[in-house]
Amino acid sequence: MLTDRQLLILQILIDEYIQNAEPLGSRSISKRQDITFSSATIRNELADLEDMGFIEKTHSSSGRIPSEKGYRFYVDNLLSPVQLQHHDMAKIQSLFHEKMYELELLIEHSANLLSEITNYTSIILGPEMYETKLKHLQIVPISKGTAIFVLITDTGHVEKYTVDLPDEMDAADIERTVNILNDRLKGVPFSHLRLKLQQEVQGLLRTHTENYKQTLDFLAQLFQTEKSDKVYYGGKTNILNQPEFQDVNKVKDLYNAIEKQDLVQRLLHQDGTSGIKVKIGAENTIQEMKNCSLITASYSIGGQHMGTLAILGPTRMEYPRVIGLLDLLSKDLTKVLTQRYYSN
Amino acid sequence: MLTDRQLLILQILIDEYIQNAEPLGSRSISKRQDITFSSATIRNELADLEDMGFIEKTHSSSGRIPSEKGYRFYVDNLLSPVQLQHHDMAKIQSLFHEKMYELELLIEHSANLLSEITNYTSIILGPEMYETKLKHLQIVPISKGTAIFVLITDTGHVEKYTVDLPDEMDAADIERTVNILNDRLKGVPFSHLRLKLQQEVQGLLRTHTENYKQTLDFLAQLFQTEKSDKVYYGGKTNILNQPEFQDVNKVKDLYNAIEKQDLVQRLLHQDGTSGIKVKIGAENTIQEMKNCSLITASYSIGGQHMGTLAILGPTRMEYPRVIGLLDLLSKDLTKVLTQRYYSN
DNA sequence: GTTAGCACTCTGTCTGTTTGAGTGCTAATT
DNA sequence: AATTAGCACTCAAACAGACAGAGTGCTAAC
Repeated sequence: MLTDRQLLILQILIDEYIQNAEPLGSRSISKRQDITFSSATIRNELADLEDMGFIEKTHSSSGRIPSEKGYRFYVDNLLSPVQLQHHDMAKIQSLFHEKMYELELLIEHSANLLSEITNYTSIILGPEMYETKLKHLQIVPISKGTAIFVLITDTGHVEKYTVDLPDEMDAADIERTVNILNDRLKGVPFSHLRLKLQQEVQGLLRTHTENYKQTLDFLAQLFQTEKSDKVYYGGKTNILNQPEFQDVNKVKDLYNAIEKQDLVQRLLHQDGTSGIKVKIGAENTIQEMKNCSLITASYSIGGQHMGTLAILGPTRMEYPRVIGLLDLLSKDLTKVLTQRYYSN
Repeated sequence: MLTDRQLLILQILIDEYIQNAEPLGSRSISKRQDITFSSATIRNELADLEDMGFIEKTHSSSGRIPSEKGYRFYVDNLLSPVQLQHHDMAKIQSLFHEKMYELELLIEHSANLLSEITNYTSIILGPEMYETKLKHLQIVPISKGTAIFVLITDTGHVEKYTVDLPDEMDAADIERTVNILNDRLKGVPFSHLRLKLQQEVQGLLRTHTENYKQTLDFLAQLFQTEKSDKVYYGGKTNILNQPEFQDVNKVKDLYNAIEKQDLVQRLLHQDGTSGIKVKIGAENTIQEMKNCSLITASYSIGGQHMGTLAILGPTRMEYPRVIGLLDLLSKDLTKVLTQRYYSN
């Protein structure tokens, strides 16, 4: 479809525009060393590329900038994988070499690292509890009618719910219940908890507790709430460095959008579980992101999808670098997590 | 020091400037219905007020705006307490009437409410764990060499630490240790945990556990970390609505400053434990806040300081309204929390 | 097919002008 | 003695015109 020369010109134009955020004219292109033909020729080519919809003008006599279609083509066909800088590699290494106990902390640091290296905003979703296994469970009454229900997973995650405690349940009942639950549910993945509860625990409770009915109601309450995955952000203020976000109102709209966690959760969820996905401009379903691109990669533990890494930046984003980075980090993260939480 | 007329003029000037964010001239002031004298007279008074440092010009022939000294005087002497709007009162009421289990959630909602009512940014510090009492404690090994240490307080707060687990400690040791700790430390305020540990628990451990020395080392580890109070934010993007923050760079500096949690913690901590404090412009120790005012109020449980509510806005802030609101909310919060966590 | 040349377009900047809101000062008025 | 009217003056903001510069598209020559 496109001639080699058109490909070259398109590549140069997008590369340069990503660097400088300024429309590029035929003359500037012709001045480059890797260009042997004149600006007039380039003008003709640019006109053709514009006809095909890959580039556009900001006004009738301006230079050209890439269109969304242009970026799409660039990402799909022109991407030259770029080697990460040494010091960035080093940062990633040191992230994993620190003795980082908490999974949450590791994720949080990853978010910060991503934004630091890219100078864009990072968003990380997860880790999902769905396939993690219950390690221990506790019910602690803290006042009349109220108790804290604590679940601890094999990934070291602690999940907490405040729940109603029926008047009829006394300390002995609670203890018995907790013991039965721990006995029967330890090692069970979160996704199977409810099933297991029905199959095995109900019967035991009937025979061992005083107030069978209340206890059962109580338990139903415990396991009904579905906590949504946590969202971690890094470098939110990096958005303000971009020339396309010098207008405070645009910033405000975008901030308000990305702070709606449920929206972001859905957005990062929908891209499935493998590979790197790039959403350019209007490809994003969220209105306020129409001037942004979102690049996502997923990480997992032992083949089980755990969450999503994402970078949010202007459509004029350094795609090669970001894609390379996300690819590397998601794989490293998967490796480290699998090693840590899957082997034993 | 100031004549009644000067007081009146200063009050009008600041009130109007807070409303409109525009320099006020003698003619606009003279046009008001509560003003009986001419613009020339006002000009003279304005000149005097300027000489005294309460107001200033933006350029040689502009109207006047309040200086920081002017705001200070206004806050200290001219503040007419303002009645909150009915619908705002209603919002506060409904905040407390919801069946809000989690203390953290209540605080989070309070932050959102504050920013919603004021249209400024809210910051809430706390609640402090210092005087809350231990309700239950658990050690859960999750992999070789690592365990989760969970503390539950009487306010329903769950605190989690990931800790090294000595090889020598086996399940029986852990269970004995946990039982001893729960037995001896239940009901003890966090501030006394370490002392109590030394006084009572050490001896018991020596007689009841296999690997006394390792266990002790382990425990020392558990109780050494001091978690700092959590910081809750509400309405961060409200800053972008203010005309004084239309410049993206100013916004960036401010955002970067308020996202440094340790800084903010110190800032909100230092204002002591009672009453409402107003910091205007350069009175804030943080450079980036020199165009902002910070109003703080503290909340407590049963007389024990728990945390701080704060509103951050431009120096041109609606002081009367914000002060009234903070006063009300901090008292209500104190009342509700005391009732919920102190009575039993 | 490529390129030189040229007329044309649009933005951004600079300059000068005007308008309006404000001031300070002085002299007249109450 | 305090107040006010009047006036010269100042500055910012808005506007208009001129101009330079970077770009385009098109035509004709190479």
